[in-house]
Amino acid sequence: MRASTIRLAERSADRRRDDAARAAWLYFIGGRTQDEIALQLDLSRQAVQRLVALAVSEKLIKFRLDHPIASCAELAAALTSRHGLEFCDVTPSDPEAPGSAVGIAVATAMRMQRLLASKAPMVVCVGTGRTLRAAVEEMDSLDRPQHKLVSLVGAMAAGGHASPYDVIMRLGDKVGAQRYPMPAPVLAETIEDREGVQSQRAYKVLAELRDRARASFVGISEIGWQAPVHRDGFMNDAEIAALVEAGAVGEVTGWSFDAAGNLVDCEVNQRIASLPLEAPPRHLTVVAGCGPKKILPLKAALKGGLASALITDEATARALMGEAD
Amino acid sequence: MRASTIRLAERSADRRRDDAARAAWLYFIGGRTQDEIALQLDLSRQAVQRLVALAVSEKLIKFRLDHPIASCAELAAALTSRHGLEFCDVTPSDPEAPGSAVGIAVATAMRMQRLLASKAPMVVCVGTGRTLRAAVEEMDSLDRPQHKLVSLVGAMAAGGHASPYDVIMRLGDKVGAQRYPMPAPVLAETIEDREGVQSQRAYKVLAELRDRARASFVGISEIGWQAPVHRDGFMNDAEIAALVEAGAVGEVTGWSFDAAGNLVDCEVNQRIASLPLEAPPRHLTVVAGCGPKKILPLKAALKGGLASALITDEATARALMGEAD
DNA sequence: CCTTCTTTTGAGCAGATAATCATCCAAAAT
DNA sequence: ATTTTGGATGATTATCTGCTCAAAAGAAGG
Repeated sequence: MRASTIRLAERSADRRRDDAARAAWLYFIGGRTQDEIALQLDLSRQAVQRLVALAVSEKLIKFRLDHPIASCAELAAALTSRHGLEFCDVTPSDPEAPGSAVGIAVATAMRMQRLLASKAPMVVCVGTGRTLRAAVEEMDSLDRPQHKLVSLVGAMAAGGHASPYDVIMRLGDKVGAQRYPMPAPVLAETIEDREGVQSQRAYKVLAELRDRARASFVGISEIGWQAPVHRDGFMNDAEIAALVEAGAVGEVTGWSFDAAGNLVDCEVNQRIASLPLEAPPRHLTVVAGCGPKKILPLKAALKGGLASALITDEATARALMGEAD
Repeated sequence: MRASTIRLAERSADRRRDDAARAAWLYFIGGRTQDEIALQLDLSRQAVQRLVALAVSEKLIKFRLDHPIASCAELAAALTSRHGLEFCDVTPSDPEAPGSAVGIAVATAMRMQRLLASKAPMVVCVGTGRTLRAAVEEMDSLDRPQHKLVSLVGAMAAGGHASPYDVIMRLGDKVGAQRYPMPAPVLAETIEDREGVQSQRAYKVLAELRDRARASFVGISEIGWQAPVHRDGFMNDAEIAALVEAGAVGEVTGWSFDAAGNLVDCEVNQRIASLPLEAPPRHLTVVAGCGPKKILPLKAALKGGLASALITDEATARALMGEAD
């Protein structure tokens, strides 16, 4: 009985999503009003409104902007040439929500999409974080079992629980690709622990795959209290304090660097179990991030040549170019 | 003064589109209300509403559905296996507008997009018609000067005026690809005229390019009064009459075929200047069409093996599968 | 410089959409 | 069988959006 009940619940959820997709299609693509759709689907008007809202919140329906906004394009070109990037995408900012990642999530999704849609087998590395997680949500589904997705960083906190922002599994689901998660915490308890993790067979496989990767997508964060690595429990107060003390301003895949973009010389950094940070990177390395808190980290990462491509928003881009406003 | 006025007008139009894109971004992707956007952009609320409407009508902002609606997926699978297709896309129907091509235009655009986004140089052939024209509008801009787009059919009516549904030039603009339009009318005045056209150097280039094409995208139409070929002036009353007399039910790139999908034996068909129709096609040939009037033509084309892929809507797909409703 | 025609603008309003709330239903737990 | 709980539903209300129209601004021509 148990199994059949579950299946029933699943089917009803599927059916609901189906209706939601249909309603959203008629609403956004067909351009009909919710009243008309209600009539056609034989539902109440507010049921349709709920379905449309569901479709939007579940990302069944997606919005894409295809127009280079002049000021964004200018900033992108300036950043590209100043830092020798392969590309730079700048999306408009939402002044009301300066840290909001929806914009760059869409842009990052488009870049991932374009890369992963290719049928030639490839290896792509990914980091973790809210931004990448949001980007994956924005992607269309694909079916590319020939691709390999490699995690650059462990998703486990010291306690052993997985981060809810686990990117690789979700991305694997989306594109139907093979997944190589890292069987390790972000930060090992001791240097010996880290060495132990890194001598494992599974870890070496990741390192080898990374050597022939086509691209990496990573997030970026500040280092400090309230920083994601701290809030999510990957690092404790003492570790943050040690890093700040050593001059850390930002972090990519767990590796902390100073304002010049050089890895900080600190015991904590020697316990990071992530794959080594390459500067300059040997393959396309896309850093995505925006918001006031990420300006310093981004500046440092660009200075240190940690990124070969950048996705950010207008306000952050302006700050990176050192403009007053 | 003249030039500067024009430049000024252009710049103001550009600026307007820029604002429209920004407003639409904040509205759809940022999820803000028009009031809030008005405040941020320092415009009146209705100015924002106009910008958003402009962005939608100019397709600066695009809607995509990423969810396989069960009944559509079923129909697609059934059609694929019954007719040995490479793929079949079925979009939901809008019962209020049975002939509306917006749905299949979006689906066709996605297929074109996916194909043309590839960087490996390729040749892609295209037909003409409202459906393809709408599909091109739905595409994102690309920059692929390495691709070659080849017209399968002339865009000129007998009178010499170009059809407003000229697909190849628009598609060329969208993807930044090389264009090979056909320097000929759809229908030559006489068989000798047709032979003359076909002996031209330019025509032979098209034929050679087609031999190594990766794919073709074509529309489909019925044959009769009010049929597009008639309404657009490509064929006159007498020609339509002769084709109907000979059993023609539909037309692809100008070539008329009967209910079994075989080219009709008729003098008119011998004056068609389009590249020859291949059955079965030697490369991926995507036929896009929907609506009550296209059911018979589609049935015939599928029966005759003229298509290797199909893009249609739910109602039409149902009819093609011979279901009552 | 004025006139005329066209385009753009914002006010007002009708209609459409979103949020709230009380109610109901069905599945799970007792 | 009864209770509990979570979610779905439709009525109601509040808010937002799209349309119309009159006025203003701007371009074109005299």
